[in-house]
Amino acid sequence: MAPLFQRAQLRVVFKTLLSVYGPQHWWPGDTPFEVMVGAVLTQNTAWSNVERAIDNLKAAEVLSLDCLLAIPEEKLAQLIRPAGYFNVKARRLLSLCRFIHQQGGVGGLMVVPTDPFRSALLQVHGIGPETADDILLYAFERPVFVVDAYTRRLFSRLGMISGAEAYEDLRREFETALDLDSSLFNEFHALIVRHAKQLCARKPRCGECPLMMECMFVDGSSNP
DNA sequence: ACCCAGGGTCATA
DNA sequence: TATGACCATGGG
Repeated sequence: MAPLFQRAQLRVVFKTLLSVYGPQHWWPGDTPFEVMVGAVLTQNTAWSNVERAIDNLKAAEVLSLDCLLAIPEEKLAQLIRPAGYFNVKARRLLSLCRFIHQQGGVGGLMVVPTDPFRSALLQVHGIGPETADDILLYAFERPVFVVDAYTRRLFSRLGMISGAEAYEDLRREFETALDLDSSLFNEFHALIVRHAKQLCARKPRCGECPLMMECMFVDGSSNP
């Protein structure tokens, strides 16, 4: 299949966002395990809510693999309540913890090659493609491009994608168009989120947008 | 008082 | 395969 866009277009977008916003130092988390937990908690949820949940887990001194495996699901659900969908996410977190345990802990996962690692993550209840890629990129520094709702909105407005492509198709497009570099993917995704929140929001502020010259979207059009 | 947020699962056609 | 209901809190 022909590529959706050229490397040059994508590099212009990255360089522009980086020069405007600067490095994002993104996805704080003291440990890979904490990043994995955050990846589940932030599903369809604002990060500010996730922070409260993480703080609760830390205050209760249960933010570790062994502790989470030991506490009852109901108790975990109450602790992560501020993150929303707390019953659903408690179950998902425990599924993830059981998986990590099976694999010999976080240290055991470190040595698993990216491809089988990703396939295994997708088998875990509650881990879909984006959460899997968040984990691979931000907890394990694997060169995987994360495609989220912000990515679809930004690049469909730019006119570089339709927005309706399947997740895997988009991920391949971005990974093919860029060098397989985890630092680059980390920074790029962070910048996309920053820009999509600040300017390319649901209700966009095109007047202030540094990408106006590259963009097909016009204020008031019927684009998503 | 809405509207929205860094998804994923499950049931249905 | 595709679409829709459902899950829930907190900030603007």
